[in-house]
Amino acid sequence: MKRLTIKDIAQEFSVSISTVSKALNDSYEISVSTKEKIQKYAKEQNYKPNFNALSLKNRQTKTIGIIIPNMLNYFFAQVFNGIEKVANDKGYKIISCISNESFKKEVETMETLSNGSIDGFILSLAEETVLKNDFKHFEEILENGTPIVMFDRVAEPINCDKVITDDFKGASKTVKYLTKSGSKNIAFISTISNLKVGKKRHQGYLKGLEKAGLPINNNLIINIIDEDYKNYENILTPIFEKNEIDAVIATDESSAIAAMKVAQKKGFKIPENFAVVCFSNGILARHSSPKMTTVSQHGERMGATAASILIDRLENKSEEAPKTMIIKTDIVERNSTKRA
Amino acid sequence: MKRLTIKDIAQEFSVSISTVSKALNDSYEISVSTKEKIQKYAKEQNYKPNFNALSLKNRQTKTIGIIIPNMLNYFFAQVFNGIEKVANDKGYKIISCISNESFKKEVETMETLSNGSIDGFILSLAEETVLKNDFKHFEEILENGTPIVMFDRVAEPINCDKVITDDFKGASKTVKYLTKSGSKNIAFISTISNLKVGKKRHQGYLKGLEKAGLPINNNLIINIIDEDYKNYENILTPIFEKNEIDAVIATDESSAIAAMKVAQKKGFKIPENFAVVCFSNGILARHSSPKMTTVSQHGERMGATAASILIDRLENKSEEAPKTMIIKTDIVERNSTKRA
DNA sequence: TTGAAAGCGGTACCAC
DNA sequence: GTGGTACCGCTTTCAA
Repeated sequence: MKRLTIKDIAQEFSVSISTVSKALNDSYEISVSTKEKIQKYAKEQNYKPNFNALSLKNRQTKTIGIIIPNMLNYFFAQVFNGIEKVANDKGYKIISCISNESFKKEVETMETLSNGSIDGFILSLAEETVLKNDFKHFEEILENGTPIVMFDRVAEPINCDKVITDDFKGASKTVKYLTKSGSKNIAFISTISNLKVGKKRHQGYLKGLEKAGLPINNNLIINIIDEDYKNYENILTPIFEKNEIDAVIATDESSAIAAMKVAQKKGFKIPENFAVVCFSNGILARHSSPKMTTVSQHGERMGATAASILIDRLENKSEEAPKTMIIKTDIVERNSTKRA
Repeated sequence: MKRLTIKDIAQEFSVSISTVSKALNDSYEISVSTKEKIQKYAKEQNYKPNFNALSLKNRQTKTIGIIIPNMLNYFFAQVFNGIEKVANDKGYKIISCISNESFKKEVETMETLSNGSIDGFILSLAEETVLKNDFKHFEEILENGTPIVMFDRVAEPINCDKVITDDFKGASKTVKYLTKSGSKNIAFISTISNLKVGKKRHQGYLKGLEKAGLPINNNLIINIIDEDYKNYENILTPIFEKNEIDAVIATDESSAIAAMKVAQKKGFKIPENFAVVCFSNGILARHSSPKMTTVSQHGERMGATAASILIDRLENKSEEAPKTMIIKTDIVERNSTKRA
């Protein structure tokens, strides 16, 4: 029942605990015979050094705290996966919390975790935090000497490592991609206009139009605040009635699917005379009909990158300046767009 | 930089560390004035007791180890969410690992975590573990005094708490539901015939037919081994050609969507003359066209239940016999079936 | 009302 | 080659 300790082993062989400790760590100071018998016994009895004792002694826990806004979001699940893989490879454990887009939960989590539970944080801002623009908690943690790596939704003014997607470029190159196959009236649907990420995509869209020499039509820029995707179709229908639209770029999968349905109801054929592309992580896009062309965000890669950066910083205590890694997006062609 | 300790505070006020400790814990032994000044100072300086020291002392970490086969599976993400909520409410942290369906990873994770990192486990078996039928690692952990709660994919012979869905009943009542609205030739598509869960659903399906007085047609029982859902349509097409089918029950969303597509290509109208129901957690089902009727598994509820059971066991060290909780499924009617 | 000291489970320095 | 001991940060018993 009670776990075996170094002390128990010492007793077993009538040696001191320091001998046991050294034997288990294969120290040159200890005779081969002693080492062998002690190691053998430890193995048999399934001895494991106590984690908390080690962490206390070493002042490091080999664990990373992760704060994710919403685990039901496939993108974040992918990032989580990426982090987990790298962390696991490098012998780190993961303590995870879901902020549920709540500022309060995010702050509290960081509070409770920064008591020696973890060596560093990887996180993406809760939506509330973005809106409040209140980043004091990050500063405090950093001052405390605990490194933070932010991904996707990052706090620009905070001086820490960051991993982001090239949303701007992703959007502008999508416009280019669409124009190549003949689209002229490209609408932009955003459900995240309040997030930086959403703004970047919006700007990229505008830039793309400019480059393509297409006019900007504000009626085709559709910001949906309502989070309830059940309403997307109702919101889009009148807009599609009143305007001439032959393509859509959406910031997320749900609104893109809604757009497809509305277009189809209006009699458009996808991709023949109507194209749809969305920023996405794949899950819904791969199952819609037709399957959607997406601007893929490489969630796993982002996670893996974030973990590498954090662990690097943790292990080479070197005081390198914080860096921002940009993970590029790729257009994954499926059946909601014509091949050029 | 270095974190404030009780010792520092003691120095600050020229008192002993025990005085500080007691003051912070609001002990009656300490004078009100001392307590006040110490508590005030601690708050100002943002003092937090060291987690590892506490865990070492108390022999408990207030953290739960979670092992999830695959985080990209929406169901598991939901369960995770449920666990997280309850754990958070009760002041527990979560260390999570993804077994990635690998036996080895599952075993290793349990090894590394059972060194005092966590107080108990919540897990769902990796597919490999199910196939190998090798549960020694669970037994060892339990013998060690670390409680385990298994959910969804559980190891029956292991004597621990479990939370499962009523898959058998879920399947049989789905058959009933379909027959009510006129279906006669109900196919059963399984992509998880190797898992207990899949077998239960299969049996439930058979039972449902029996109860409804429908014959069993082995051609309509379709076990798909290939995990690549891109092939589902190809696999199903010939079967749909050769057999008379007017309804499908699928064990998962992807194969159900494939079935819908194949049926639609064959000219069926869903739900008018073809019905589809799948076991699901909702994400794809809510976005397919038509939206799918599902047998919902209540992932969050399962997670919450598992967490409650574990924490209960952790806190009332009472040696109650392990129990198995069955979370019932519900049929969520959408547009892939006719209302009765 | 306060403080000394042991102990939680290890590691590591120093003596022998 | 082996053992003693201090220490990591905190709680708790016992003594003052």
